[in-house]
Parts: sequence; structure tokens; C-alpha cells
Amino acid sequence: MKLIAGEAPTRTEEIYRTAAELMVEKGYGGTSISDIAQAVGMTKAGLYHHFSGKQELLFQILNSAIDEGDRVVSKPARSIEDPEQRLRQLIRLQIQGQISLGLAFIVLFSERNHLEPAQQKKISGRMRKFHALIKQALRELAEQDRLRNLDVDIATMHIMNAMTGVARWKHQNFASDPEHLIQETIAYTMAALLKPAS
Amino acid sequence: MKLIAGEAPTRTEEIYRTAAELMVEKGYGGTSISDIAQAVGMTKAGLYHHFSGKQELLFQILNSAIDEGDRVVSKPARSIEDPEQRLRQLIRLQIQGQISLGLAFIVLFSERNHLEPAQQKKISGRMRKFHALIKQALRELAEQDRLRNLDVDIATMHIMNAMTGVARWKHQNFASDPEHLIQETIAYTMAALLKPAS
DNA sequence: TTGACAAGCTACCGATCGTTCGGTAACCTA
DNA sequence: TAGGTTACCGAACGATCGGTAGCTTGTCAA
Repeated sequence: MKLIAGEAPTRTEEIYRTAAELMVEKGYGGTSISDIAQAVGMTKAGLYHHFSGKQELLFQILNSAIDEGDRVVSKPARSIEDPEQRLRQLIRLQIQGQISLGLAFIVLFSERNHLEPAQQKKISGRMRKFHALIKQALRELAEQDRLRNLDVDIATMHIMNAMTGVARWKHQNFASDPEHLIQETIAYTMAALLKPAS
Repeated sequence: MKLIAGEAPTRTEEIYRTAAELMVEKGYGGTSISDIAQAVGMTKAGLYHHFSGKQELLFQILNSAIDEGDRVVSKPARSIEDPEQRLRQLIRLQIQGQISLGLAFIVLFSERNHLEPAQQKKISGRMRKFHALIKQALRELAEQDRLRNLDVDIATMHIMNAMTGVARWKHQNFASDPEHLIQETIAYTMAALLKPAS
């Protein structure tokens, strides 16, 4: 249990990455420790030097995914003043993160129910901050009378859903040009949210 | 293996329903036959009177979900002439079906990779028809110059994604008034798709 | 040169997995 | 009332599950 997450312990993070990919593909319950061991080229026993149990592994994966999300999505976006531009960048960075980095584990939030209640609360709490970032941008747009007449909570859900959905497509049928996918998703979302230009 | 699916063998369908709910909640791999048996109040052995294996159970669930989708969503919507109204009704019926009926298993399409390739193809083929229904409506809207300048395939994905997303929310934090949720989702989607009224 | 330690390994544990077996009570039909 | 079918049960199967104990390395500081 490391307290200082300053530099990157490469092997451990590689295990997280690989485990996350497997779990996105086959689910938490459908991914065995043996599967993970085989995928990283180790034995089961060897893996247990990097984490203390399967449940804790999921917890670590979720946490480091949120860490990375904070670093490459939330933090850069937060400094943008205009709420519309902030939202556009938020979507762009989130999708890019899921494609280029292994940030795709965001999909795994659907698996957070396999954690113990205390761990679930921590994860949900951290996620709510990301949620709040979107909701805040929507509120600012509403104040500036640039937002359509819509339910902010439901709209927030739809935005979150669109981003995680794009990650899910990647793992099945969709193989389009990433930049095109990003631009279309941003345009689609903005059209849904903003009042039409006068 | 029944060939005539005319009337409803109640108990078998109850097992499908229950199994689907468990799998939505815990994933295919995370749901054991024992779990299902306990949930329906039977022994594991007794269950095997109703299906021949876990994989085939998933296949049957997916198929009967699509059957029901055809019946209560696709077929009623298909008869609506105006593409916009058709799309609105499509979204409404789909969400209603997921809430009131156990049609929520749509979420399980993310688990179709646990099937054998031949079964996967059948399911994907049937799903493509639902997909095509949306895409067709978008194309008609484009012909009538009522659609924004957008990528029809990606937009179709986003619509599908919004509908299945609503089903996913139901199973975690969201407990809003269904009619409100439906109206907001339709409004959000239409704003994203249609050119603003002149 | 030594020794501490991280990072692996082989070998194994009890529990649970999906699945099959033989049997049985209740019902339908002739 | 005999024969067959439907719907289930208890018990067990081999395989795999998550996890552990103890041994062997490679690396590097003292």
C-alpha cells in the first residue's frame, strides 16, 4: 500500500493496465487471476507481490484510473474560463484519454458494485467530482442564458454516458478515425445543449 | 429446443427474466448458476430442465429480449410515417420497455462476447435491424433537409447509447419520474439531431 | 563479499464453478 | 389404471476459482 504515488512503478502499472483491459472485455467476475497472470506473462503467485487480493486490485485500478483522469482531463479543463469551451475540451480529453492511454477503464465503473461498501463510497465520491465538473459548466451556461431549457442532472448523465459509450464502441464494432469521432461527439453534444445561434 | 414459440411457458420465461436481472447487475461471468437457482427458488439441477447450459441461457435471454423489442418497440414504431415522430416514439417505447417490462436486458448486449462466434453473429445480425431502423429515420430526415450536418453512423450510435444508458442508470443512482426522464431524453436527442426551427 | 530485499517461481489448499446423474412426485392421456 | 411426460430434487463429477507457503533468483548498497 504505497502512500506516495509520485513516480511510476512500471510493472505494477502494467499489471493494472492489462487487468483493466481484460475486465472491460470480460467483466470483473469473468476475469480470473490466472487470466491476468497469463496476459502479463507471470504466474498467479507472482502477481500477489503487486496486490493483496482481487477486490483490492479492482479498487486500485479504479483509483489510478481516476487519478489519471484528474491529471489529463479534469485539471487541464478546469482552467478554461468559458464554460462551453471547457465542456468541449472535457469531452475531447476524456475520449482521447480513453483511446490513447488505457484510460478506458472508466467503463469499469459499472463494475464498482463488486467492491465493499466502504470502497464503493470512496470511488463514488471521487466520481461525483468529475460529475460536478460537468454540472457546473452547465449551470454557468444556464446563467449566461446560453443553455436550452433542460434538466441539468439528466443532461449531465447523457454527457457522461456519451463519453463512456464511445469507449465501449472501441471494444466492439467501431474503428473510425479518432479525431472524426471526437469532433462529431462534441458537435452532437453541443447541439443538444446550447440554444441555437440567433 | 422448442421450435414453436407461440404461447408463453411461464416458468421458463420467469427464469430468463430473473437470470437477466442478475446478469445486468453482476455480469455474465459474475453470475453463477447457483445464484440463478437461488433467486428463482430452485436447485441448480432443476434449472437444467429449462436450458441446456449457461452459454445457451445467455443466447436465449438475448433472443427473447430482441423478440420482445421487435414486438413492443420496432413494430409499433415502424408504422409511423414521419421520421421525426417515428424516432421520438422509438426512444419512448424503448425506455418504457426497459423500465416496465424486463426488457432491460438490452444492457446485456455488452456481454454477447461470451457467446460462440456463430451465436454472436446471429445476435449481432438481429441487432443490426434495430440499428438500421434508427439509421433509416435519420436518412429520411436528411432527405427532407431537417437533419443537421452530422455523421449518421455516429449519431445512430449516440442514440442507441443514450437509450441503453438510461437503463443502466436505473440500476444505480437514478430514480426519477420515468415520464420526465423519457421526455428529457427525447428532447435532448432531438435537439442534437434536428436543425433549429427557422 | 555479504546480505537484505523485491520479484519471481513451484506446489498446493479448500471452495466454488458448470454440469451430469439417477431418481421421484404430480399430472396428463388412452 | 397403465404409460408417459413435466418439473424438479440430492448427490456427485472434474475443472477452475482466489489465495497461501516456501523456495530461488537478480540487484544493489554496505
